[in-house]
Amino acid sequence: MKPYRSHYSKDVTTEDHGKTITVAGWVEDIRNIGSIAFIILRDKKGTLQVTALKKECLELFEKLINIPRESVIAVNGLCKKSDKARNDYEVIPKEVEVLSISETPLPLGVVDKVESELDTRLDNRFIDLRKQDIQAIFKIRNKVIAAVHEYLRSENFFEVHTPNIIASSSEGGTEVFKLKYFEKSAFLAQSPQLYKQMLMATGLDRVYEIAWYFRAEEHNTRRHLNESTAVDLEMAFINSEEDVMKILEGLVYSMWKRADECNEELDILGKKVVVPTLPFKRVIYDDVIKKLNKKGSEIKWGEDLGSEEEKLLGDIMKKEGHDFYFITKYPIEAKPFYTMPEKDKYSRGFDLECKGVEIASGSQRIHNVELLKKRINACNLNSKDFESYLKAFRYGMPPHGGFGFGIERFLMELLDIKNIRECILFPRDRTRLTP
RNA sequence: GCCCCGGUAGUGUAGUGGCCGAUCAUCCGAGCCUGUCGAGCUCGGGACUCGGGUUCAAAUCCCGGCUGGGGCGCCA
Repeated sequence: MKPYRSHYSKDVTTEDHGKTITVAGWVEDIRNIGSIAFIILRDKKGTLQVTALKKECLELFEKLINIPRESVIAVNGLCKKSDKARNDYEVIPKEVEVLSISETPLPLGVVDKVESELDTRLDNRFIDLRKQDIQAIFKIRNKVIAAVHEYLRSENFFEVHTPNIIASSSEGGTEVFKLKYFEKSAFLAQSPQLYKQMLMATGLDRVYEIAWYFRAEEHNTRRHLNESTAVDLEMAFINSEEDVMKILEGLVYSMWKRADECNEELDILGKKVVVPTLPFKRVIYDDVIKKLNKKGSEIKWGEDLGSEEEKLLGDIMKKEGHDFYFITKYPIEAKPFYTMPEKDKYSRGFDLECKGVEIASGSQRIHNVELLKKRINACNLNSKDFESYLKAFRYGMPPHGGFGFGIERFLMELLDIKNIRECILFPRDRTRLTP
């Protein structure tokens, strides 16, 4: 039988009725009624029905009803109009080729009437991903990432790929994975931060990367991964962090908007997307502390927000009509060394929050090498570890800034998903290293 | 790193000391059935995380291992 597929399930039109077609996919279910059997075949776009009659061809009938579920088959047959079948047609088989027989029982049911636990599902992720609702998450992810490329390219950003194996130690703030690099030791990059900044010294001006973050923190929560992805961006010749925030909110808006256009996937998930309105509210850190103290929080000036404070602030802002808001003008001590200070104790760092969860974090950066060294030392880091990075600041570095925007965190908020592991194909967490 | 909780057929569960040679559903297998689409019906199959201990008696209580989940910190 060649080729294995002339049509996907959902691509058959009324024009194909009465014609011979070839379909291929996974056997989702077999309903054998006795002299007639219905085989539900699943492909990338949906499901279709193959209807086999015992009296038409006993051999073909027996072959079909004895195929284990989730086997892969190709069926050549008549595309017959039917108002009793899904998609208004059914395939009356002439020829059936079994391409792969599934073992039984399945480690995880695709359409069983019992739910499985996340751990079982992740152990058998390739089967889990056969479910249309699980696929819908990644179909939306795919479309939203396409929107990222379109938006940023339209804003004259240049896509780059920076190393994940790096020599210099941490930027600070998190644990990093250590690994052997021949006779040297190396680390997995916690983010492309230092590299995208170095690229600001090249004249490329605006760069972005769909980046991997590797974090060696031993956290065990629903919203942390040890390997995650982000939209990481850096732009030169900015006047202030406000220029960066404008790009970020434009990006977030176009991602939400694109997600809202994924009607089929959203229907499958039973979710609605609320596209935010621009511009997002800006709240300065000082006001955030005042708001929180007013509501009874004990947080003191200078402290970073804990998850409890973030949630409380989310509620306060919700009441004021804001799902999305920037927290700006953070105290310099709450931000990493490369953040541009402002006045004596503030910084040009900001976070973007969505309903009480931090989804992006950015700032104007320091572009003066002496100030940068001072800040590295003030953060108890050794400027010797950053020599190749600092070198890029010595021969002409324009003012610049950028942000990192976590893709899985974004999907959690977008689709109201409770566990971040649902948002990445093969999650790496504290204990999971396979598959 | 700190703290809390769990582990019963392939999957998901009921079972808090004897009524458990373990419940129900799903699943798998055999059979019946010409319009199923959560198909239906009959029959059958399959499990107490591991190692110690307490007890006349342990799935159930205690200790340890393994393993999973969640919270905090940190962050995306």
